Amino acid sequence: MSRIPAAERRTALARAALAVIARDGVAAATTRAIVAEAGMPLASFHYAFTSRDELLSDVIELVVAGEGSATFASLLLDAPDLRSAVRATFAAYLDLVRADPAREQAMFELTQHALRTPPLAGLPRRQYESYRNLIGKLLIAGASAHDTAWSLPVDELAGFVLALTDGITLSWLADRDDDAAERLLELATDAVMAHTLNGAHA
Amino acid sequence: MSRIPAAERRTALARAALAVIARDGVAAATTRAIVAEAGMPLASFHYAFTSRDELLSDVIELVVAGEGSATFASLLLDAPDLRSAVRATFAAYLDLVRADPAREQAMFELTQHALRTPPLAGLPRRQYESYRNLIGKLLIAGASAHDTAWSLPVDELAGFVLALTDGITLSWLADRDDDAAERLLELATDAVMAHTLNGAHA
DNA sequence: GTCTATAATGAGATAGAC
DNA sequence: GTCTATCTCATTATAGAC
Repeated sequence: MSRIPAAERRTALARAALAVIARDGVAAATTRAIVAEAGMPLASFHYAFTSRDELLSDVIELVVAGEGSATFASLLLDAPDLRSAVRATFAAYLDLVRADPAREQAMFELTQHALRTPPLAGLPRRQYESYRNLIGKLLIAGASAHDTAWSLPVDELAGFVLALTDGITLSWLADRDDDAAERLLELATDAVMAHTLNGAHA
Repeated sequence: MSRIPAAERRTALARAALAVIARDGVAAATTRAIVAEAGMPLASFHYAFTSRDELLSDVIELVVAGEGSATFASLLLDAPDLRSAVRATFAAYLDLVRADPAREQAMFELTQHALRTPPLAGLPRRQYESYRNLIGKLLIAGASAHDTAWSLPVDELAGFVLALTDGITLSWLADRDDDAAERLLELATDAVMAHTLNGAHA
């Protein structure tokens, strides 16, 4: 580990922390667990960061920057119509949750830890803005790919889609009920499609 | 504190724990903080419970049993029509979140802590069932108060309302944007009202 | 600059006096 | 039955040898 610039150590540790958090949760992301994941000695931690919360701040930045945020775009283009595209995108997200529930739960835990920690309390706002931006781009791409437009501002609809996504995710995490999630996904699709310009059948 | 039956100690401690959790979060609910809140000596804790997780299980039971779950019913009856009733109920819930954000966040934290703790991992299912039951009752009361019916099973609609509620709550907790929450609330109302039997204008 | 060794704190749990 | 005093452990953070 000799001679690694401090900046690289910081990102390496932040990435390692995200891996630990995604696997075992925020509470399990102790400095020991993080340096073990990164293959570094314990003291390297405080060489790169002054505190654990400073590191968690970087972890949220990583999430905000879209580390691992997915490639749903193809779904929007392959679908025969906008409704199918919307449904397929919700379904793809749900599949992601089912494939790695701990990771999705970890995103909630990060937000909530930040909200409880005064120096980090401002970060969730940016985290959610980042989510909305991603969703907004998908909404615009989807509509234009199927010659439709949305009947309300995309930012507003993106916020609604984000709320639906969070709600469906929490529901599945608590219940692990695939059928119920499938029905929620259908209702969410209807709710979104109610806001196309050409009515609900575009 | 002399001569208090063990069962009463358990509920007193669980209530105290819920108070601490609602105020400061799950992570802050140490055995010391809990007994301080309850005005008991530390040893009383392990006299009543074998472990901290056993207590947290009781805390979730308390939440499931509807401790503090509110009295929205009047809103449904006072409103001039079903749409207003639905909107007013969402709005009342949002007011509750804004009045005590820490408490609402604590409910999420409890769920997530339980999901991460194998012996407690089954509790969130019951917690969410309890939420859906409450919402289902409100939906039935609302529809019958305004001579309408829902066009899909009430349980399914209740799950959808719960997802919307969770999503709006998380959104507001992250952003603290009252106007955005207001718009979400309006969209959520539309989405629910799309599932009345007599069309969307009942 | 880097890491071993350790300090300082606060946690959950318990032994044993009353 | 109840509670004081203590144990053991894991944590964050740091001092100081290389």
